[in-house]
Amino acid sequence: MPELPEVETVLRGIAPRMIGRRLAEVEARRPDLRRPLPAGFVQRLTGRAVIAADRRAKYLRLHLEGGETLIVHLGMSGRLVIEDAPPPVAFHHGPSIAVADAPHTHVVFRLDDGTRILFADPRRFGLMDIAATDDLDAHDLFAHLGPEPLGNGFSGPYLARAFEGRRAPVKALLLDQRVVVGVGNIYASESLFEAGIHPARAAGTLSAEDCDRLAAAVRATLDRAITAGGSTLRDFVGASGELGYFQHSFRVYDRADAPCSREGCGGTIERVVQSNRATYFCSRCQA
DNA sequence: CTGATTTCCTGGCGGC
DNA sequence: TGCCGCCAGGAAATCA
Repeated sequence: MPELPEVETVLRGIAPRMIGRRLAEVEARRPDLRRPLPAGFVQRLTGRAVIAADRRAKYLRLHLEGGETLIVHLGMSGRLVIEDAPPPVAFHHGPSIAVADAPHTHVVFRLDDGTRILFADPRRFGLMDIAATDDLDAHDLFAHLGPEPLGNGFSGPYLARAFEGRRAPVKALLLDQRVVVGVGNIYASESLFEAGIHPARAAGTLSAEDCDRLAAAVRATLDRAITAGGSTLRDFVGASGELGYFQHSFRVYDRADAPCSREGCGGTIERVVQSNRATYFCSRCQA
């Protein structure tokens, strides 16, 4: 479920806590997530300082001293839990109370200030990898990705080119990370609703104007979600923060049979399945 | 090449 | 109450 806005929010949550800090201890509680952890995972990370952090598509990247980058993907159920350092002994009264780690915690980083960052992922669709920082674009995970939807490479004309001659439903192509990254099942439905485009339209039949509206809608939808994520961050980070899921209100996603939210529409949100994925839309608003 | 389908994994929930 | 089956979904693999 983490799509670009959620991953961006997680990045903004962990970056100030991790940049400039050293990974004092790294614990891998199992050898694999969706795929095996890279060879020497613990040894290659332990003792390294985090010098920068960014996001590409739905991947978090922690750039480490020594020229390597830790790549983290949350899959659909992955979370990062920030756990503050325990208080100094002088302020500690009574017996310590052991608090269990979040369920399904697979990897734990302890920073040199005592903060712990827990990676928990029940469904284990997440992944971690380590790659040379100076050649990340060539890495398998990044080499075939399309443009960032919030960057300069994404626009109506770009979409028009990408859609040209394609007969697949436009919704399917929005989910294709080679076309544009970061859009998942939720924001694909939301963006198409905002643009007034039917999800089943063959992508190649979209006009230039359709593509302009869709590009703008994708951008606006993701921007709004990032803004919402930012306010969520302010609410709960600072204490113990659990990053990965957020409560958003969606206009069509998971609202089957609910009235369309567009003023004066009076239609009903429909749910259909496209290539085994639920799609939500309003047939009055989207043609 | 394109597009559709399957696979991975586990918690949660509907239905009986 | 209990259990079975299905659904959720990112991305890659596989199939037609």
